[in-house]
Amino acid sequence: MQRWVGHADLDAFYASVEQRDSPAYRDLPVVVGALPGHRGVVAAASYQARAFGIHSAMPIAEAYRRCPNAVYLRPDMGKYLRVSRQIFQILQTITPVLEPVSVDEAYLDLTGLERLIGPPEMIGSEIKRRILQETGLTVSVGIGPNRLIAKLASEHNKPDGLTVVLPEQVQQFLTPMPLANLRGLGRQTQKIFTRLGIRTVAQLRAAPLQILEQQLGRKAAANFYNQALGIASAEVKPGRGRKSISKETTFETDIHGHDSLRHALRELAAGVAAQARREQLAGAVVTLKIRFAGFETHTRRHRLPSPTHDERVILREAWTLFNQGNLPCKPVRLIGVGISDWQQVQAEPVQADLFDQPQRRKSNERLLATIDRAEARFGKGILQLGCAPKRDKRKHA
DNA sequence: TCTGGGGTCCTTAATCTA
DNA sequence: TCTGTAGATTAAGGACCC
Repeated sequence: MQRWVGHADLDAFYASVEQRDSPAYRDLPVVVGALPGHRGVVAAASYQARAFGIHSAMPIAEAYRRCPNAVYLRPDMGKYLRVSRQIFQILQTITPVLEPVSVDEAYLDLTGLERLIGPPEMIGSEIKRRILQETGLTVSVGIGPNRLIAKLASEHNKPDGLTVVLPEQVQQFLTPMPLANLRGLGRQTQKIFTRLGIRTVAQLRAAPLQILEQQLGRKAAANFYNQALGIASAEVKPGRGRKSISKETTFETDIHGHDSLRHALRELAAGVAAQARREQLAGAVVTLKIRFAGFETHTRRHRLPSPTHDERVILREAWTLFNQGNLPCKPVRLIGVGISDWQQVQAEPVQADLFDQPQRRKSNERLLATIDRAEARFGKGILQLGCAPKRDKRKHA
């Protein structure tokens, strides 16, 4: 049976929702993101704003220079999430095999739907009709034999597009494409390809794989080479859970004082913890992210003895990482904190004083790991701290 | 010149463990 | 019992995506 993968991508999602909800904005350039005069970038630009050359990730000051008369709005994530859920519910009625990629994008396994709905064009039209009718928003849909082709097809004709690429059309569809259309090919990789004199998909196909491997590494080379040939997975994975939760904030002006940093970190840790508790997740790794004046960015992480969603633990670890992370002494532009590495088993609470001495943290952790291993092998209560002979450390357990 | 926030995945180097 | 080492794990940073 021919496999069909669909990719549905809402057009200028945040901006379109705002235009839908405020008829006065409908024909105006709308920019959702930071407000002019503040630090930040464009999160979404309506097609009227794109006519001025404004696009997402552009610094807001640049967007303002290009179009001072645009409507500038802060994002309302709560609203976009509600609309997003509604759209995914509609898509669920078309196929249960649905993989959300972000709030405004999803892959759909359309294999076998031809008998129920009709040829791929008809399935795509049905998706577009339902979403427009029930939410008032337009979506671009791409359909092809795998994920890569579906994604490129949805980008092919935007906004409000529908593109179907049959298996026998894949090569013809890819050949004229600029290299930058390939997935995961950003500025840095583009530089490498330019150096090699490769500018189009057709040139990439003809390039010796060995040279690509030398320049990009084996994995990346194989990835781009396969993409150029249209080879990609057709698997749509519905149950992809998140792997981390993080919150970060950029200060309006770079800050110096430890008090303000700790205050910001406390709020961020509380946000991360609340989110984790809502999702019933506990992470064993705490990551601190810090960006200094000049955009110099560092991360520091630490594995906890047991997973947590407690803001006090997250804050304490993040603060320890900040103070002991051997970081430069410069004004801070951004600070962020996150947790990751979910673990099912919740360890028993450990006596607080054992961990409250940062200088002893490492040896304490080793000790606890040893205890865990010993208890796993011989049962709980096998150990009594302080009773082991001193001769050989490894025999303590 | 200006570059958010929330993510994922990959590479590399250091460290740990069998 | 000691030691060298291969493989696994961890940490940090980079690149990329929406």
